[in-house]
Amino acid sequence: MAEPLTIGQVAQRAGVATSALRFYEERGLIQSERTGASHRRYKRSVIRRVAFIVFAQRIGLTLDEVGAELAKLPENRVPTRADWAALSSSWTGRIDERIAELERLRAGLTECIGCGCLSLDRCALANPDDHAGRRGSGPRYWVGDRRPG
Amino acid sequence: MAEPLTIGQVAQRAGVATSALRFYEERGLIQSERTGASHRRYKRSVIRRVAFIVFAQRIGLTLDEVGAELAKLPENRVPTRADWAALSSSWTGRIDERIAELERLRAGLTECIGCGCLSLDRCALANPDDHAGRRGSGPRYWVGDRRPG
DNA sequence: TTGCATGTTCAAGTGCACTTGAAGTCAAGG
DNA sequence: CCTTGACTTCAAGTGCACTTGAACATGCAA
Repeated sequence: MAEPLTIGQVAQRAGVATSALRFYEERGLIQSERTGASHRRYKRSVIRRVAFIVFAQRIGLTLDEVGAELAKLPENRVPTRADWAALSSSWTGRIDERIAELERLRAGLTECIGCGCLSLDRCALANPDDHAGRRGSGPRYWVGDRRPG
Repeated sequence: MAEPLTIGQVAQRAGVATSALRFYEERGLIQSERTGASHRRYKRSVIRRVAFIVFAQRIGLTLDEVGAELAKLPENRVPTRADWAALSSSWTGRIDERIAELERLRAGLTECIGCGCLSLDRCALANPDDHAGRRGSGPRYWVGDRRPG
């Protein structure tokens, strides 16, 4: 079977820093074996996994959420195309939500900021059930957190 | 003219915490007058400003960027509807970009993760000129930061 | 007068996703 | 033998957007 990859090789191929890979491993998102000199060696399939992590973040998942998704993959074999497709299908909904939110923002932008409708509570743009737009910044969780009721 | 508002009132109407309002003031995003007891008093127009801040963040601007936008408003009068509209018109493009990115992600999700195309550098989904999807988390700036060239 | 809500300042803490720095190991090349 | 480069661990730092806590002042009602 194919040669395992060094951390540097994985970093380059996946487009992330080596420090990020170590961090992902610490968080349990990826795995490695070790050489006699305790250098990490990665299976080729780890690149796919890292790609998944990067994509998921781009969509707005936290690393915890990514971990939960990755946990759904089969343990004892390399995930197939179908396995990955099963995971990513659930994201489509998430992406759709975020797009819908952005479209609401765009539609209501001039009306809501430019007009007298300033109460975010009453404003339809600040809908509380949409968790998708969360930005990863501290205990504020997502802008407009507090419920209208 | 209308009574000025306390920090608590502004917080409730705008849907943000009082600590956030103090923070915004410190950052120069909003202003207040003080009573004899050095309590903050806000003009009503500040609510609109805070609403703008919240919206802008939801779209993906940092507070620095929001500040730059707010600086374009007239200094010596309460901004009109047209003033706000002028600001927000530039966002529409930004929202469009972000939506386009999400649509690319959605379209390429199964193909790119599920297939053998794992190099994010070569993958059209990881386009480097798109700054809109930035998430505010540390010196990573945005996922996929390093250029393909 | 007591007591509570609401306000003040300032420093420090929080959560996320990493990065950076220090100090060390190991293999190959000159 | 010495250097270079890639790797190792571990602790601490970074950037953003706030929040929290401590210690104090003020305003109003019972």
